[in-house]
Amino acid sequence: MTPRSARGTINGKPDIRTVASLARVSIATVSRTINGSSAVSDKLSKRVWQAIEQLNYFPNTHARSLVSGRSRILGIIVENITNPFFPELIASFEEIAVTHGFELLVSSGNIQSAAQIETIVRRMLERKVEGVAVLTFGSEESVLDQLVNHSIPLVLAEFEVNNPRVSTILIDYATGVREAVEHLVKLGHRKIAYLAGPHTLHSAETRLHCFESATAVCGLRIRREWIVDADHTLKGGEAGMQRLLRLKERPTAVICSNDMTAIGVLHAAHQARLSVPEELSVIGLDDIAFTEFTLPPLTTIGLSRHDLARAAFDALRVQVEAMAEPGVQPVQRRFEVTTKLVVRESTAAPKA
Amino acid sequence: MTPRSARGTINGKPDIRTVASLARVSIATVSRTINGSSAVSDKLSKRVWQAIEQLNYFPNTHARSLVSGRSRILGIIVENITNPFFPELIASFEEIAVTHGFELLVSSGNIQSAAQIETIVRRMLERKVEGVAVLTFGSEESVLDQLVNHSIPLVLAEFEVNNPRVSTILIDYATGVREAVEHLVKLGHRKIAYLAGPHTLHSAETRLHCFESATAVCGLRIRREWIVDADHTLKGGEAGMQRLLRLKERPTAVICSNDMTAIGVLHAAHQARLSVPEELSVIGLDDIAFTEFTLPPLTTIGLSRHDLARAAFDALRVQVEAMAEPGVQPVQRRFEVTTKLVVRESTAAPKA
DNA sequence: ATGAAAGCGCTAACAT
DNA sequence: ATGTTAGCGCTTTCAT
Repeated sequence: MTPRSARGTINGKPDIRTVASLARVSIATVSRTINGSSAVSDKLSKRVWQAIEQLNYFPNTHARSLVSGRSRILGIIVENITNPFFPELIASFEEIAVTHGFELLVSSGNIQSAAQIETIVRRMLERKVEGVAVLTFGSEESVLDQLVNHSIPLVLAEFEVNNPRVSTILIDYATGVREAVEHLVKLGHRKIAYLAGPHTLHSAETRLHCFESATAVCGLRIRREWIVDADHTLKGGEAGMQRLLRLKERPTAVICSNDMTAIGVLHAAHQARLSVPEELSVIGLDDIAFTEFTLPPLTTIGLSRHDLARAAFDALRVQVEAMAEPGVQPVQRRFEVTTKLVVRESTAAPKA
Repeated sequence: MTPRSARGTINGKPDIRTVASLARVSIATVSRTINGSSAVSDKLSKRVWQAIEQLNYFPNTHARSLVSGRSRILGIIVENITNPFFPELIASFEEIAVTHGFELLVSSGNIQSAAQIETIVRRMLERKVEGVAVLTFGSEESVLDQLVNHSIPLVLAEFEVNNPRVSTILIDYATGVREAVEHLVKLGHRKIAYLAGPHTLHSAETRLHCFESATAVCGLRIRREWIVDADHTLKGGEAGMQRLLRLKERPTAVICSNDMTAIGVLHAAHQARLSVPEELSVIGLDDIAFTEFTLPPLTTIGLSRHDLARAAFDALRVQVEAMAEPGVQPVQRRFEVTTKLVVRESTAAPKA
């Protein structure tokens, strides 16, 4: 009964018809003006924008997604939000995505069971994400299949897949790790331990390999018992260091697979009344904000979350745009992010 | 040209019609079965679920939102994702929301300018969130107006608004802060300093007031210069402590408005070669994971993110459900979350 | 209890 | 360059 044009002005929110009638054009013209999809004369375009402003109108994204098939939502899956590296990564990604008109669907929970992965994939599929950044650094293979089957573009860290829709971000740990080892060697260390991350993480495995080759290049002999498993958590670092402490032949320095581990190490060293860096040098990896405030401030291998977020977004954008154009073929791409040593106060020459 | 029933089976994904025809029912029956909105006979219901399973069908949320006007998306706005308190809060909220079938729209960026607030509100409005948890602990007044004008249910921490759609979570800082002050007094401290948070945060103001009344109750005389401004960051805590260090009459203990501040204090004390807790006792607030791993482990006032997330979700759910029922009036509610002292090793009796 | 049909707000194909 | 119109996939009256 109520005429179309009355809606929005009287009760509810303005819709595209409200704008059209106020601007005295068709709804198609309004749509075209907003999307810039096809030329609209300056005169009408101006009237439309004016009406939009006046009504404080904005399009209904659900209607838009429904008809266009494009949601303008990007998914991001991170490993463990408890590690400050990830919140910062999310914040960066969010900022970049939002400025480019995308919304984010974040999955930040700890992924452990297959059921959880199922839930995450389901969430992404239901909301029709246009692409997903999988920044779990490994252990995500099962996520992939389903997403890939739905031809959703993906970008992965540290893991290459032979699929044109799946891009990869390669992190050059080698540089930072080599700098770290050289730094220690230059200080006079020859007995360097390594606290590894979970073997399920590609990133952790790569970091370990980089350590092994860097020490080999420097001609160091690394005892097997100096390479101990940890799990990228504070407690894991503490436990790992305690194991090192029980060794007869102790290392004089320890490089950790991430900063959380290194902070755990600092804690264990303190409990064992081992002073850092006089009696033990410690190096972390990631350069999270806390490392400036540990006691002593932590020497660490920096990895920029902003660069990583940027690479992830760019990778997805290329793919998402390729999906939109009917002719364009998807192109798998590789992005690189580098690392570099940040020297603070947790490293010094070993005691004679 | 292609018949309806061929879609989904041949090329694209299954839609409600694919399910309907496979189950030999109408699409209305499929919809009713899925939503449990109206009685469907066991026989048909079973056929429908079978078809759904077989096709691996799930409804298109955009279509659903468009017609029902309900998006099943909840917004959450946090203050500063750099403080580990907030990621943990988000993760808790996400877990709860997802298990109840809601999706999350997270705004985690640092809020500073009015333009940023505008962007956040716009994002929420565009995606048609059904409710928003504003966990910025203050400085959010400008967010409110717009959201409230659109009659979107809100839940705020630490701030009451006279609007039936806006619920509040009250945090009982008094208990934890009193315990902290009593703990120090019992150890023999009488000169207690306080590093405050930003005055723009309601939470910070409340925390400060709790400190003032707790010390008053204990009969302590707190010098004005012992109450110094900080900003809830690591650097702010460090700077605040440095100011305290310059005082002629130094405090023997310091309570901080949050853990980040306290970690900054630990750092400043260490640089000044002041040992904690022998020469200075330090207490934080929040009980973030890192506090177990500071040197020394930090005594702090615990505030459960899980309880907070739970309260926020429950508050929103009540409101969201009230919005759905046409008859039900919105009811403003108040939720309470408590705090309590966690004693670790950063507090001890003052030196004689 | 079930089905037919209208229409949510928008985009895109088609017509002019 | 602009308008008309047919759906996008679903929920929800309204019939039966």
